[in-house]
Amino acid sequence: MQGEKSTDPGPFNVGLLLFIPYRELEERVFAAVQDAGYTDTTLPQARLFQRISAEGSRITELASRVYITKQTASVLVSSMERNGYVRRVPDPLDARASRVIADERGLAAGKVAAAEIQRIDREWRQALGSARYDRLRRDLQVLARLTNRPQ
Amino acid sequence: MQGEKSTDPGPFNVGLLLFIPYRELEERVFAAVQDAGYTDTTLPQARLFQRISAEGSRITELASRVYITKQTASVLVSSMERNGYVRRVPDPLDARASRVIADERGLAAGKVAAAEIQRIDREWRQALGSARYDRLRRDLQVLARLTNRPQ
DNA sequence: AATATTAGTCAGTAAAGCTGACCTTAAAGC
DNA sequence: GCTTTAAGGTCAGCTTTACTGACTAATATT
Repeated sequence: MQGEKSTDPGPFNVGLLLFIPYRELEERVFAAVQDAGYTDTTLPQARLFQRISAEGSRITELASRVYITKQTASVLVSSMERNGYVRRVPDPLDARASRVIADERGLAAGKVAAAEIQRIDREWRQALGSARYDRLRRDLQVLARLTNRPQ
Repeated sequence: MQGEKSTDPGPFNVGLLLFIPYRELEERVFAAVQDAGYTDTTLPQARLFQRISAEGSRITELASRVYITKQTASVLVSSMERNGYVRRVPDPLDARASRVIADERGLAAGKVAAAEIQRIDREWRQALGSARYDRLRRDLQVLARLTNRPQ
């Protein structure tokens, strides 16, 4: 037996370690939104929706953030548009482009989601301890910035 | 102005903070596998594949881990089976069930994936520092255990 | 002015993912 | 034991997601 280099990595690779809590949170938040009556939504739509910025976002921008093609993003936006979650407005600076902005129904559903995320946040903060949880978030931000993708 | 409770949470919620590095890793690993010649694979298949244990796993078990229905899991397994990545073997203990096990081609592709994950691991460890990276992994494991899902 | 790039849609197709119905075997209740 | 309930899995049918390729219109570049 030799001295261990570091901590036991456990059975999971980093990808899985990130995936498990991520997917659990997503599932809970989506369930909360559905339970609140927003049943005409889907997970892929929600994934895109949460990346829309306050000033409105471009289709291409959203596609890149969610790791899908712009064509797929366009379809998702159209569905959400039909259901009153978002709107397309012409971009004042670029006549080719349009900006996707959250509409009333979208904002309302977003509040439900935010509330559930806050609940989970509290749970996780309690489980890890406040300092450790904050550190975790900071470290994840560092990793997020490592990707050379616009965020 | 009041004293801050803790660190600036940044623009992203925890879900997003987990998603961004997760999805980036997944993308890189998948690209590596494709580049190595395993072009008859898809991301959903790969997500399921990596959850197959050495002794073989049940369809239902895999479905639960990946957050999909058993029907969908069955379809993914059938595709991978056709392409030689996995096999179904009857479960000796339960005549209803079968166990999915990795086949030759699957094991080979798995090695390519593992190598790429190791590369990313090194990068991330370097970016955060060894101690901090290990701590991150430990904390993620704690969160993973919080979900009351079989893992 | 010509050319290349970017934003986005349209069309077509394959894969993923769901619900519901069903069969078979195992477990639980009596 | 026998009956009932639950669990593992597939089949069928359908919608959504997601891709590639082709195209239009507008902006940038040279």
